[in-house]
Amino acid sequence: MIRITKQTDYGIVLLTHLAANPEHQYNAPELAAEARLPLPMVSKILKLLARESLLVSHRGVKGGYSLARQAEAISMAEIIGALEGPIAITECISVEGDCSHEPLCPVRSNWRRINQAVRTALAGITLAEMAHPKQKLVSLGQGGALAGIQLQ
Amino acid sequence: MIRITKQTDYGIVLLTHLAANPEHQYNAPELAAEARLPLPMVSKILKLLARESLLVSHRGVKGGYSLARQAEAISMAEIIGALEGPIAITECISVEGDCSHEPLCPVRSNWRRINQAVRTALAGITLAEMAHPKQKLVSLGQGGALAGIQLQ
DNA sequence: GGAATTCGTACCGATTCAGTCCTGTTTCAA
DNA sequence: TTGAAACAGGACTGAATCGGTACGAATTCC
Repeated sequence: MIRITKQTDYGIVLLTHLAANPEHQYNAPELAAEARLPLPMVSKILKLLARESLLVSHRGVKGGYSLARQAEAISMAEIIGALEGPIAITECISVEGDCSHEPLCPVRSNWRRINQAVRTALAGITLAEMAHPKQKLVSLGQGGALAGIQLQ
Repeated sequence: MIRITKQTDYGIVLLTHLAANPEHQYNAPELAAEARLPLPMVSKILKLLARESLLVSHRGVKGGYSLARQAEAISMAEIIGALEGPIAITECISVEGDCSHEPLCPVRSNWRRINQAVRTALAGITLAEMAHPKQKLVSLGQGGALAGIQLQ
């Protein structure tokens, strides 16, 4: 289904909340309540995001999480990559040289391009844009992230 | 991982073979041998594609499969849609109105656009282009399928 | 020192995926 | 007319992944 996992979905929602109040430092229970998501899940995702250095964590009694960078400097591609590994639509793109019919496979080079297109699209969308849907008008058209896609 | 299933991957390879010789009618064992894929799997996929009317099947001893339309008239979006259901990156896009935090969810409307972008990208690539990678030069840029992506 | 919080890891049930197999049904050709 | 070849439609299975939970350890602040 070309679908991201719920974990990633939740993660983006959580990051959106964090991006809305960059000064405030949220802890896991706060975020879980705000996003109406189960706490253990939220905790797990936040840990992952911290390890991938999209969030910075602060331990102790007044601890919590905050964005490691400005929301404008975090792309959707980074987030998805952090939460579920490198973006690769087909297996033969992520697993290099493991495909027995690679020499005769005319499909592969095109997949690579399509994959690149999707990746570029996601890299061109920042967390800030996801957080403020009504506010910004961002065109990815002419000259933008998705403009240059072509097959060979 | 934003990944298509192997079934879909195989299906595209099979369709590519069929597109390379549109006159020839292949049967399942032939295709399995050519693509070096297990026969039961190939058979299963071909059945699916026939039911979704991307292929036409001919029963009997001289039976087999051939494309239901010209390769130029079959898009990647159709193929993927046939083999693994509608293209929906997030669950809240495919399952309508099932999201408890929908009113407060600023993420959703943007997902919808990103999803639409991916879908449009895949709709703009035909099977013929996948089959002949060296031959065609197709730009999806300015005015093409991916040009108009924007966040509100 | 104690309480609150994150960190790491292990675990479990349910679902999906990849692949196989079997029992028809249809068609062609000898 | 009969048998072989091929598609049609399921049912089935083992493995992997996903979604979610739990618990002990480390850290920091009061």
